[in-house]
Amino acid sequence: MLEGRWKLDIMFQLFGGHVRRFSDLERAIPAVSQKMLSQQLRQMERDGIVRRIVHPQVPPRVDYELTDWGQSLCPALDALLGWVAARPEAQASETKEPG
Amino acid sequence: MLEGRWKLDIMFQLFGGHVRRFSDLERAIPAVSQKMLSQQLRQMERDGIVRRIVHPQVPPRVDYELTDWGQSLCPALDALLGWVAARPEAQASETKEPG
DNA sequence: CTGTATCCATCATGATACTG
DNA sequence: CAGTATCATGATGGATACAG
Repeated sequence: MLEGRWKLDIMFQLFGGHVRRFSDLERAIPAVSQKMLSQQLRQMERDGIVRRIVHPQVPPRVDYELTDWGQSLCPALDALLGWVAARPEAQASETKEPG
Repeated sequence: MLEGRWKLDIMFQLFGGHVRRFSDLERAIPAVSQKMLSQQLRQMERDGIVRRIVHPQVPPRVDYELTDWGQSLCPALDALLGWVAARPEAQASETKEPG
C-alpha cells in the first residue's frame, strides 16, 4: 500500500538544498500528474523527508525542500547509483553511442 | 511495470554467500506466494543479481545464490538501513514496548 | 519438489473537473 | 498557483489448479 514511483525524482530535484515550488516540480518532472505529485509530497512530508513551506500570499506559493534527514539520504543513494553503474553489463553498452 | 516487493527479502536470505533452495526461500519468506517467488527470482536472474542452479535429479532441486554483483549490493543496502535507523522519530519510539 | 497458467480482487495511477 | 475529488483503468499480486 502507498507506493511511490516519483519520490526519487522529487528527491533528485531537492538534493543540494534546492528549494522548489510545486509548479517547479511539475515542470521538472513532466510525466507526473498533479495528483501524484501532491500525494507523494504529502507522504514524504509525513515521513519527515521533505518540509512544506506555505507563503501566505495570493496567488498561493508553496516551497518544498528536503529536511536534514532527507538530505542525509544522499550518500546511501549515491552508493546505490554506484552499484547500478558497476553492473557487469555496463562494460558492454552503458550508453547508446552512434557507431 | 515489473515491481518487486520481495526482492529485498530474497536478497537478505542470500547475503553472505548463502545457497538456498526454492522451498527454503518459501519457508523463510512465509508471506510470499509461489508465483511471486518464482517471478522475482526470474527477474533477479535476468538482471544478473542471482544465479539459478538446477540439479538434474528427481525430485527436482534448484539452488539460488547471489552473483558477485548481487553480493556487492550489501554495502549500499547497509547504508540505506543505517539511514532508516537514523531517522529522527527513532529517538522516541523505535520499538513498541509494553508500558 | 519446482514450477507455470488462469482467474480474480485490490491498489496505484492517470485524466478530468472543480476550488480557494 | 496549488491543490482536492471523482471516476476509469491497468498493473500487481493472491489463490487455486495443473504439470514435469
